[in-house]
Amino acid sequence: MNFLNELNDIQREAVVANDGPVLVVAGPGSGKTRVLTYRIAWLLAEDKAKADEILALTFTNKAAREMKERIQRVAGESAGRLWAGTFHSIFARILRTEAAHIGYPTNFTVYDTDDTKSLLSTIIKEMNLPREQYNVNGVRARISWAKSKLITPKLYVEDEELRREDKQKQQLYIYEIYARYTARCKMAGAMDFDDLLYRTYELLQTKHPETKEYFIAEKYRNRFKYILVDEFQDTNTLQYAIIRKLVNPENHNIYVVGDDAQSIYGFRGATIQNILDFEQDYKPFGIKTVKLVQNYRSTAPIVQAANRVIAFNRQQIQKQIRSEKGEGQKIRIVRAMTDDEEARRVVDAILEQKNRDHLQNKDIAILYRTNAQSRSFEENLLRYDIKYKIFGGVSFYQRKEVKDLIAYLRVAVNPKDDEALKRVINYPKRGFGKTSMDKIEALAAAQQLPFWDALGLAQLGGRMEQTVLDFKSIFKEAHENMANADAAVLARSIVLESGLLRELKEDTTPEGKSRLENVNALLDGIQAFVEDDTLIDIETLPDKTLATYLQNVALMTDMDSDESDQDYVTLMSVHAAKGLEFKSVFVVGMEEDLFPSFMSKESLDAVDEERRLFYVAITRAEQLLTLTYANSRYRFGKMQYNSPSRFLEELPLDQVENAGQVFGGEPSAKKTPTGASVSGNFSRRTAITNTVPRIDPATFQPSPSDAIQAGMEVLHLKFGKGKVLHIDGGAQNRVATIVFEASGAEEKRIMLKFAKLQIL
DNA sequence: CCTAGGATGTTTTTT
DNA sequence: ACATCCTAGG
Repeated sequence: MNFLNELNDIQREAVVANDGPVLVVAGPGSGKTRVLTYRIAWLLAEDKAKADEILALTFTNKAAREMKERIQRVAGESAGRLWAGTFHSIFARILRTEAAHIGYPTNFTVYDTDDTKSLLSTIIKEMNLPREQYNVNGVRARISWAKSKLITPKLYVEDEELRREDKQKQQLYIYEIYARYTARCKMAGAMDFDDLLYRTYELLQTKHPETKEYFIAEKYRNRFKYILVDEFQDTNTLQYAIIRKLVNPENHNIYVVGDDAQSIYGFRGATIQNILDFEQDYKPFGIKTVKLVQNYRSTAPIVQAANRVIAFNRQQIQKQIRSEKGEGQKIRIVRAMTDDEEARRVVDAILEQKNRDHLQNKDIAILYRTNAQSRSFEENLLRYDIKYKIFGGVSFYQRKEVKDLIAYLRVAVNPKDDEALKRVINYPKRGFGKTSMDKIEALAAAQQLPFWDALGLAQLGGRMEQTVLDFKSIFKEAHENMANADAAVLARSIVLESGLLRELKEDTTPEGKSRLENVNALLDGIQAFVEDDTLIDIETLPDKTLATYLQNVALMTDMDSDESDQDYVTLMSVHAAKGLEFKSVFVVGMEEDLFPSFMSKESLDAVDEERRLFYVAITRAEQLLTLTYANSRYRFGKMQYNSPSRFLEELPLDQVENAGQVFGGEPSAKKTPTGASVSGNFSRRTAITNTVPRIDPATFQPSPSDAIQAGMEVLHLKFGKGKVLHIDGGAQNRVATIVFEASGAEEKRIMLKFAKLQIL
């Protein structure tokens, strides 16, 4: 195994650790991902497990994809069958298979945060509770927190302490809201993000009615010979509880990698306590702990600054990161008078770095605490014609028109999905006004029915009867062909029948055109989903139904777009930057009340978390680190004056280039911003690969897929010319392993059921 | 039943 | 500043 030579001694020790529980505490830039991927590659190479017996949990789809790609490179084709993905996506997949055991339909809907909030405010209204007292976000956070602590509605009511806390905050009836919310989700066949975790936990606790065994837990314990968890410091109590249930008690093959200093998801219930608990919980089973402290990413000033800053936190696992790279540029601090000037100075510095240090756009990142800060940078980068890409913020899938279409599709798949139904029932306008809706809502509430059912029963008066029928008929084709027709066909039928397309076409304003483009892009995306024949997972039945599409798309974020080889400056929140690295990093908005956030001021714990966030931010930099702040900035529509962040004062002065002095002199005259609003640069999401020859579809003649045999030379519409190495899988799900010339001898696994291949 | 205009709350971070 | 919610008036 020559790949072991690419590791240092400690990394190698971690990679080849014996069976049993392993904890890898890994500082930033210490090769954490490398250790994790090589561990998997090693398990495969040593034949300790087959790919589909390994479960690797990550926090983002992107991390999962990268991991798969890297393993593929080291270990070969089998990596495609790994169970690698986010907690949410892996569990959604398991839930889909097992839904019936906990009283959910296979095609359950995933409620996003907006759906959750909308349902909660409906409930709050129904209960006649004052809206100001029961603000939706607060209630949502509380319920989410309860779930992450494994507190069911039943336990919540019984817990007097919790009720006392709520009463103090004048929110005594949260327990009732929680109960109703849970019931309503279940009736709608819907799970929110937390449910994807909680219901999995529930599933693993389910006993067989006769044998009284935990048969589902057993099933997955037996399946997964090895479980690996990335970013373990960001797991919450619930996630850890699930992991513990999944770990096979015979071998305890649980391998977790994390860094307590980079725990930045406390607001989501993540707790460093998990790392400490892990050590305790698995001590009896011979836990092996490895600490990786050698930093291969950043120069000495950056590493020293990181060490110094994190030392201000009150508790942590002791470790000093050592720089491998040696001396480098000191850290630069830039002061600006306004937020706009801050942006201009950053852009100036970017131009300079591109010239002086020969950096490319993609070597550079601008990191901020809140997504709202991106705007001024966007405007200034635009002005200098520097390519950039904003991650996060309003994602493609959150745009109104996209959500509208998805809501239609959701109703098609699951008519009980009340939130989706409410969204589309009167868009485009078709006469469902307040009066009708009130009647339907009242009936639904009185008889505990989903909206869809109430819709047919409510007495709405003559004219509305037809309206209801017309509305329902939009989904007729979809409902009749749900099982056999593919997602793209159904989606197109719905777009036409619903009048959505007509509505969008009528709007000829630039924004309207962009909306239409986005809807078309989504349709293209569905088409691509249907046409994609590369094998993702053999374990789940590969199908092209709308239901499958929706479950994928519900967990998709904008972070996941993959255009890594294009040359753009990266703009993203610090949270989003975790795990990434750039030659030059600008951490902007270094001001009190912004970073650290004003929300964190109330508790020292929260400020510590902000500090860890800052630690994450600065350790993204390889060579150049610039920290900027503005004396004043627009926030909430008015000018705000902030003082420099306390974190700046915590830096080691000897590593700061311009310590003490105010950098930059006089603020320059305020230029008017371009004012040009950017209407979404959501390019069509198409092919996954970029460097492949386009085959002319006109001359392309796909052969019948059962004719494909090992050894054949074939042509693929997307990947070009390749050779079939071998074929496996059952008769129904034949999978060909093909090596394509264009993609650098990389092997791809193609599902022949969906494949478009031409025999040469 | 729909629209416009005003009031109101909201922004920390993500799956 | 922006989005959402509510109310009055068409």
